[in-house]
Amino acid sequence: MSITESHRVEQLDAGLSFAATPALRIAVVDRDTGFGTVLRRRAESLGWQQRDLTQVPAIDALVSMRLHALVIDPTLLGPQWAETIEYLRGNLPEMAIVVTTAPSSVGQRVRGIRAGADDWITKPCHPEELIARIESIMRRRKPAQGLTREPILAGDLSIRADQFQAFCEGRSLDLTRREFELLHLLADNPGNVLEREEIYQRVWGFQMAHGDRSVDVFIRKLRQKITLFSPGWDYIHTHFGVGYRFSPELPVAEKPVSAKAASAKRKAASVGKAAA
Amino acid sequence: MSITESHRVEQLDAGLSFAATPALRIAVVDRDTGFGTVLRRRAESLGWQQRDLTQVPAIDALVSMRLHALVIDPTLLGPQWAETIEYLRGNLPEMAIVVTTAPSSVGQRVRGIRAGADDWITKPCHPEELIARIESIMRRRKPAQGLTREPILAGDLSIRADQFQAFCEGRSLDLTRREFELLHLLADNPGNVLEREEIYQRVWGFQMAHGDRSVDVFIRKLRQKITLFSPGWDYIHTHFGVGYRFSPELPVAEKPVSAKAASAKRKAASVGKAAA
DNA sequence: ACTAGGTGTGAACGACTTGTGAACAAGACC
DNA sequence: GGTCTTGTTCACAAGTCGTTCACACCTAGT
Repeated sequence: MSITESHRVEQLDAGLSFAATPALRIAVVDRDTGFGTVLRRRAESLGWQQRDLTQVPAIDALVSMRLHALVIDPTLLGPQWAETIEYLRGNLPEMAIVVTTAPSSVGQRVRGIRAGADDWITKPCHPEELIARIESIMRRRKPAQGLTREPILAGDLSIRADQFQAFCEGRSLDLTRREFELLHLLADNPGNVLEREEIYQRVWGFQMAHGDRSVDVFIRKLRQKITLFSPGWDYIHTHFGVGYRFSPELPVAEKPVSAKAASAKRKAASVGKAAA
Repeated sequence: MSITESHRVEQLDAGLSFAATPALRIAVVDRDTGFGTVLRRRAESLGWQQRDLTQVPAIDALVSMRLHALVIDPTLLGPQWAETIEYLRGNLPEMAIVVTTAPSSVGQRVRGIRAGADDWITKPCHPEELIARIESIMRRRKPAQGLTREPILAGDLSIRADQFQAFCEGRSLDLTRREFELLHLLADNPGNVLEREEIYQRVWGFQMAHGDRSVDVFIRKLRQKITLFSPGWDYIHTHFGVGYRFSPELPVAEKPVSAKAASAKRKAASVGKAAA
């Protein structure tokens, strides 16, 4: 029983730090601007940002909005509404999709939810309930979302999220935003192999299209810039058929041997470098 | 638009393998046994396990049920219903909580959802909608994979899903992706004999063609690489006419009874000779 | 034992993945 | 309107890996 007790305490603690929903960005797609207005009053008092739209934007535009939730009336989507929801869900798996409609049939609701909607609310609907339901969905979010805000030190590099930039011995690597986000993601999971799909998903924000080489190209740019400032280290390692792994290592000219030998060589190399 | 198209197709593919929600365990707490009965018919046809209860069990009992979702009517919880939900949510953060009630006020719904309910459905409610909503909640959970993400220790090996690689005393076995996935699948079901068909299905992702020997070939490659790093252990065992079984065993030099052991010995001897 | 079919093994081909440079498109800024 | 920066797409080269095939060997039932 004491175990259960300690359980509870921990859980509640975790719950509290979670419950304080941070400011969310939502968009309302509806013809009835009145509903958006009412909702906005409540949302903004919570510090949320709300955007009112009269149609669903293109995926790229949606991505750049970095929404947490989309509130949508499917009557605006035409007969292909379910496919549209499926499409949105596929490309923005992190974004909550809340459907609001006039009274609907069970079949419609099931179809919408199966297509990827997180909730289906019948209008008229109290804004407070809508907000509570969005919070409920957000609560389920995988916490893996955020990356460290702390500076990351790896090899000769320091990666600073607060600056959106990486430095080597105080000098900026002059990374672009995407380059930095890619490096930050990799460096935040040192030693782990990240698949291309996941990288794309987390840096670009949507599903990777088949044959897209963007990740490879940015890896090349990253390696180029990093090598320029910090040669003598291998930071990004390719895993054939899988993806990339970040892990600062001294390239062993001879052959991959035991970790002990590698570390010895590392010491030697760094000494040599210091001397030079 | 062609990009968007290929996008979509992939999504549907991914969606399919996703949509097949694995068997869930749910419990229904309600006075109206009729609702539970109707729901059970649908749930069991999906392979779900359902348990009908007339009151909320103690936390320990709930924990041991390992439920994915709890469907509950708050009128059974008395005046402290919201606190009870909060308590459940705190102690079982992974479990979905779905509230079903007769028509209720906005205030009640908001309170219930804020307390931790994942959804609030008004009765009467179609079982299909309830199921769809539970699936929607489950969709937000990450893993979705059938395999463990935790490192697996077996004999001298450690198999790490996060690295897509197996190690023996810290040294990488240098497995390719397929090799690793095969080993991972086997090692995740230690002691179980997996049929070729199933292996192919789960590693390659589609139906095995008649006469396909890929599984055999990869088993050989695996055994080769594993033996290289960890001789002295038998990890993968052949079951004639069936498939393979993973189970780290120390081959007993004594028992010459089994023909299998004999052939293994012969093999080892010939390898040794070749090396010498 | 004998045989039919299942399994182990090695090698070779071909398909796919990745690295790389450069052209192209889209915005930001002056 | 230009120019610069940034991100995307293309084409080609160089590797890597997966599949297939042939053949030897083993198993199980007759």
